[in-house]
Amino acid sequence: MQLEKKYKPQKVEQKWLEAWDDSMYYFNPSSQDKKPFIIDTPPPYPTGDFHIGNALNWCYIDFIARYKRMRGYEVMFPQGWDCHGLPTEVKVEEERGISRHQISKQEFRALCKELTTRNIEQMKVMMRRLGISIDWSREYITMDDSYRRYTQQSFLKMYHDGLIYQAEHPVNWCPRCETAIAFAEVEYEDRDAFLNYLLFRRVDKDAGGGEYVEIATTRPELLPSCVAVAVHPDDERYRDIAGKELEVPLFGQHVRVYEDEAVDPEFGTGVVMICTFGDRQDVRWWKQHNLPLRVSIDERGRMTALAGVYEGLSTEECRRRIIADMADKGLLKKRERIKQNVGVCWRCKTPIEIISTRQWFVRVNKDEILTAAKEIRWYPPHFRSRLENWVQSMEWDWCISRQRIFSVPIPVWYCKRCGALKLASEADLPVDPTVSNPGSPCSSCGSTEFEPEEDVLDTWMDSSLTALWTAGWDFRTGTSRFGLPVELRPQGHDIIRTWAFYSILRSLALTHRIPWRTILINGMVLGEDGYKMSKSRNNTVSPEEVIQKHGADVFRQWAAMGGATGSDVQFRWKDIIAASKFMQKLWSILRFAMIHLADYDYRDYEAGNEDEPKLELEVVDRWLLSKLSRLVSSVTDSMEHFQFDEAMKSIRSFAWYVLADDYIELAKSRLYGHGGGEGMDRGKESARYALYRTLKTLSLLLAPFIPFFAEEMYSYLSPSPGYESVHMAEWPLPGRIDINAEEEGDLIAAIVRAVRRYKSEHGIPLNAPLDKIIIFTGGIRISVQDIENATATEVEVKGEDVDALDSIANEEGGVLIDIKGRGARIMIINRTTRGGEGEDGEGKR
RNA sequence: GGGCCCGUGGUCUAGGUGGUAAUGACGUCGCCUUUACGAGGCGAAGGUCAUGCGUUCGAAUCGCAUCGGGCCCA
Repeated sequence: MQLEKKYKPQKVEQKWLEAWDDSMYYFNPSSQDKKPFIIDTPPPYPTGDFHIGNALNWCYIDFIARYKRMRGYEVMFPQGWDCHGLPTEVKVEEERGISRHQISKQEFRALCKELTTRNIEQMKVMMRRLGISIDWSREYITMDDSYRRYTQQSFLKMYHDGLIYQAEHPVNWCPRCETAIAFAEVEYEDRDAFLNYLLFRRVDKDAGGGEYVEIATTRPELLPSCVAVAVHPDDERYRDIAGKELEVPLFGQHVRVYEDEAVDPEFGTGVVMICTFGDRQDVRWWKQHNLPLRVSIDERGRMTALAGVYEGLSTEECRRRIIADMADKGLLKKRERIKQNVGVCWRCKTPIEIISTRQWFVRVNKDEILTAAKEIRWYPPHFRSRLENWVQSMEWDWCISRQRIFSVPIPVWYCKRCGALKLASEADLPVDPTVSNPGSPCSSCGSTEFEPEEDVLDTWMDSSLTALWTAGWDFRTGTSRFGLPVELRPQGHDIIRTWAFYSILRSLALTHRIPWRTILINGMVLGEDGYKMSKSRNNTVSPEEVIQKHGADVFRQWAAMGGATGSDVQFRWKDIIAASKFMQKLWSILRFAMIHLADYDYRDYEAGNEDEPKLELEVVDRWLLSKLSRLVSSVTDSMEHFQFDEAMKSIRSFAWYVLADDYIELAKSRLYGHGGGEGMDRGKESARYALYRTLKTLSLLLAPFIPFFAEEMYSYLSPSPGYESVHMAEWPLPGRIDINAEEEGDLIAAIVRAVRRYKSEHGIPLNAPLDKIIIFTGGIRISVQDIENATATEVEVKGEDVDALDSIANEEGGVLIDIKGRGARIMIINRTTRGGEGEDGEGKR
């Protein structure tokens, strides 16, 4: 058999994409003898773009899934899609050139669904092309009725358990999106702002000191909302005004001066005004001092009636006008330019407001979550503290209601007559209360007239259920079909505070169990310039681009080798090229092997059955097999610890250095059958056996990483009619370690390398024969045949007498070389092409 | 301001529970058209493991401090 010279990834990958059947990866729930291994696969947001970061993450998952299957686990690798949410709404508005208010909610949702379906199909193409072994029979889509039903069920359950409640409370609010958002949806940005020094008149003028108190603020438009003023208790400057009252300029309300440790005396004048609400600190103070609520900004970011003459203005316009008016009245002392860190909506970057409205909340039990986080194994471990810090910094409960459209409706109505809350009955789920009515009258007053809850749920309410959904958790029976906790949650570190956090919270709330035993965090992909990939930086690379040029296996190899699992990976084309070179190297190895193994009939010589003749293997062959055993052990160990880079590196260095550089050169001549004779036949058979076993094992070890190539390789080595995929095969077990063969083989390899170096240093072609090589082995028994073959030179072993070697060297003009670390020396006799003296490198005497 | 991670040859990176001469890739240089591979082969050069102090018989590895970078959060 003669393979093509060049490896053609597109041809091979296309072939197997067509040949493989999805059912290979189907989870079999009735499998008796196999342990389940269930993966809580991330459901990506269907943007239509399966980007390189996704691809990295899915490669990791696939390495594990394929490896575990080969290890004999019944692996479930489902795929979900997290459909709901704002980005799709915005995209639909953009695409159609409409606003969501212009058409009915039903129509708008239909458009969102349509876009999402298209995007999902687009992303699936890339996932398949990458060779990700997803179980497509277990696909779930959060906008489907079945999943919406599940989400609403979970809502009802938590409501009944008192874990969900409605309350009037300040929430983060995006005035542009006109919805409440969770802390997790707030980002922070540095912006330029003016710090305005305003004068507040003292109400108790007789108390001494000046008439006015100077207060610095970046948000003068909140003056109508000012409910108090605070100073630091140790601040000597303001001793006399503590507990007294000030009059708010322009608006005239009298506010008390509180003393509070949280005031920063260094900022501004050391006096801070407390408004409802400027920031989170205001909320804290408001609660702590039981202050009144003065709402001056409405849900669309406009000033309310409380702002008097400023009513109806935007916050920015109001700010300008108030400053102008303050200046006119001589109450504006000065303005300073400062950098300010403002909270903005993650989606539209509009500065958020904190507005008190009636919303739905999920109770957050911090201690329970912190305890659970400790029960979960984190890879790498330090990411657990990310979650812990986040949990500790949460100040109020999780706001789960959104004033949006494309999401799961909150399954609730209110009685028109008595106002009582009416929950949907479980049998009717999924429901949209804006479309249908509850099946029964109001339980308080018997009325059948209802007002629907218009709010929908935060999308994290859907996606935080993926582990339970995957495990087949039943809310009614409190049991799971496939076992909870599931085995593995793979995800990025960017969503620890959201997806990981909410998943743990809800699993505990709904099942009293942790969602998964292990969480594996993958890094982000950085651009070639070392920065996070982003369109504005113009440093993005798509997986398509890599695959088109080099194939999916190369991309996957890059993913494995990019760096330690969990750390960010810098994308570099050089690494892609390096990976594709390795593919060619493997192909060349296979090509060489197939010249000698095409008709090979495998017999397990090492097992030594009665039926099989026991063949004594040559030293170099035993050396190779022993090294192979070590490789299997180390790769297995690396896989168990998710160290894909380590695994792939050891495979690579074995294939390249041990197998290709050393072994093939040593065994080549035996394989070609040079010399003939009976001994030669045995040598050839021994080499064929070792080569075959090594390649077959290599194809198994490579299968999780480069599934296409591994399949191609495996198919040549098992050309039986009932061919079964390498991905259905068993993971190899390490064979025996043969210390003696290793020692001797290492020495042989080192000798060959020394001879090569000698030739290289003297400008002698590698295949040119030298006159003679004499070896002093230092006691190790050594066979010379393979060395002769690999060096094209006659070899003689002068067993024990080192002095004899010296005298021969003098006599014959030989060059002596120490074989580093092996206590052996060789002498090279080469009269014809000897190089200059004193330039032979450190080994020369 | 707080938390976490990191700083290893020109570039990127492994190692990190302390122990002989620190891993690999890319790049560089020299040689070789050897029947598996010229997008190759063989060989070579190149590192005060950020800086300082400390623990130790011994530190890239542990501790402290400083400088620099990144991420998350306030």
